Amino acid sequence: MPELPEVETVRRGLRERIIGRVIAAVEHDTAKAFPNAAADVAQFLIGAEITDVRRRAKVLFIDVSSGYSLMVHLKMTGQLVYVGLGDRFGAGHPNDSLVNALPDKSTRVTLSFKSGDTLFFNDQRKFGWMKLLPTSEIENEDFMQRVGPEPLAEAFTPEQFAARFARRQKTSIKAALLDQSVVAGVGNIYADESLWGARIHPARRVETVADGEFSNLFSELREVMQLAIDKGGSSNHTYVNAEGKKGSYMDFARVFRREGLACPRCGATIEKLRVAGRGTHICPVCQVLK
DNA sequence: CACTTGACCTGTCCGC
DNA sequence: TGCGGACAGGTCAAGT
Repeated sequence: MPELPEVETVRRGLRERIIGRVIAAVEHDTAKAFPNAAADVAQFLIGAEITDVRRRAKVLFIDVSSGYSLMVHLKMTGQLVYVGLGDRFGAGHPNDSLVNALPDKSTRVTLSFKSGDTLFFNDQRKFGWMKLLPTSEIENEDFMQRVGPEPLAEAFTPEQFAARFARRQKTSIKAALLDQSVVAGVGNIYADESLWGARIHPARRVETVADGEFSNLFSELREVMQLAIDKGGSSNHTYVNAEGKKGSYMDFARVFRREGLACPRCGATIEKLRVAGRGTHICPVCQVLK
């Protein structure tokens, strides 16, 4: 899925365009995409106005005026694409081909607004979901109880960051970094990128990682996440932001999906291996397995 | 409890 | 061009 920077990019784009819109209709394909009862959707969503779009880790919350919120997880291939009335068939619109094609066979939920504009939830692999819940109960969700700190939170210190890994001593540093209860929002791209930055081999056991290395990893993670947000996230063939556009972080990636190319720091050839069940990219010279 | 692996899905790419 | 298998930016439910 989109990781933290991609979800944040979607949040920012949506915020600009859907706050104040009134929901007129909701359609969905299967109960898995949107499990709420039709009666609840009608009562709490239809006729409600969007009041805010928030993010925690990789999850979005779309708050509405009825006191309910839509909780959305895009997982691997989910997209939220907003299409304004004026976007369709617009000559020279940068995303003509996508916006004019929606809905398509990957469209799972369609929110229609009174204004005539539409928000599509597309998801090729169908791992993603959205569900309606009272805004006041968001904090009681299991996910919210378990999820770790936001890596970009100002008050988050390197010492606190290192302490979050205490529970995961015997596993690899990459597996721990991907654990949402340790730190929020890290996925496969930014795990590889930040470990490269800190010169830590992803397969290193957590217990072998020194305090100074945790400190480096913390600052690298924050830097890479901030850069990715600034660049609008990373794009493979399925990720797009709320306007259907792609992000450019991959132009700045140092190791991710760069196997066979030169390490930008030492020139050695980047390798791809498997760690924590995920494709993993390293510089074999900068990142030594101790 | 911590840890690993398979499952959830569809599409694409790569080798035969 | 067809077919099989591996793989894809995530997380759970199961196993040990």
